[in-house]
Amino acid sequence: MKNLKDILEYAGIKPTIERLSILRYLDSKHDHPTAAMIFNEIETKIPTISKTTVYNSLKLFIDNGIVTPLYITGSEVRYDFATKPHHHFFCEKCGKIYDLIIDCPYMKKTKIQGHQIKQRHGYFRGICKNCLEKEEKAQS
Amino acid sequence: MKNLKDILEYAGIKPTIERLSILRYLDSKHDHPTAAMIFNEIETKIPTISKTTVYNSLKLFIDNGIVTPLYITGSEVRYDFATKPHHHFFCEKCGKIYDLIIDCPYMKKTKIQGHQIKQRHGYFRGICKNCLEKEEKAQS
DNA sequence: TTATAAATTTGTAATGAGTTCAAATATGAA
DNA sequence: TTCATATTTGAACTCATTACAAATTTATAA
Ligand SMILES: [Mn+2]
Ligand SMILES: [Mn+2]
Ligand SMILES: [Zn+2]
Ligand SMILES: [Zn+2]
Repeated sequence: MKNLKDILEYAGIKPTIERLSILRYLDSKHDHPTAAMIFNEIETKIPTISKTTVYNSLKLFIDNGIVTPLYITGSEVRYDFATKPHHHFFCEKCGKIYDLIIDCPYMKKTKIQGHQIKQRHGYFRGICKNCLEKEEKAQS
Repeated sequence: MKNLKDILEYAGIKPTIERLSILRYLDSKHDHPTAAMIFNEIETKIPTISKTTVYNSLKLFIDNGIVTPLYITGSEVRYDFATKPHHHFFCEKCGKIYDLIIDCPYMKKTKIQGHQIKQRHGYFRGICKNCLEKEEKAQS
């Protein structure tokens, strides 16, 4: 399962140009874009694309476990082309979301205190390395 | 620092009836209500309360570290009268958010890969114990 | 091919949580 | 009381997301 077309077909999703384009964007950038960011980017290549199609496609991907929605910022959903679960760091200053590869003992659990677990989310919030360095420079 | 009035005063927040009422609700129920749920509840006691006051107060509490906003459901913010950081379990079926007291090694960290951490969030998503039992009964 | 059905995309309108803002009200000091 | 300041209120607004029906594309069968 190398290429994106295969991933969609394997999930029973017809790989239309729109859907492929959205998935390709998620795969290439691997930032954690909003629906608006995705729409704006795709629009430059497929000028007729509809915002609704972006939302429809993302929902389809999510329902099939291909994409994970991140509810971190509180203002809009960020989308992650997830291979395996991982932690995130959200910078309150620049809004960037970083992947954190840390091995947390609770990321494998499938049951906790009788509750059946389907998804695990761990994230931190603060000021990212980049923004910290900028602050330092500004003070010197 | 036992009672709610003291908590507010200690934070430099004037303990008005509205603010105290909101905090009292968060403290008594300890579910993780939405702003709408809080508004509806307070309204029965203070019929003149405004939705804006609820949002204003919650923002004030958040800015002073008295309350933590939870971005978990994706549709609305849930509010937690946080004493110490802890994990959560969100039930996709009934919408309930449970506290999970598990000791995760990453909940104490203040810096990761150069990023300065201000908040730590860990939560799981799935079907809660209660809803699982209901399902079982329905099948027998 | 042609006809027809099903799937997909599109655009517009609606939804709803949260915010803005200025007027009204309450509080507190002089 | 008078005046300034803090708080509350309600209406209007924003904006991400959803609903929905029409238009278009794609698949299937005759
Ligand atoms: Mn990620
Ligand atoms: Mn909690
Ligand atoms: Zn940053
Ligand atoms: Zn449940």
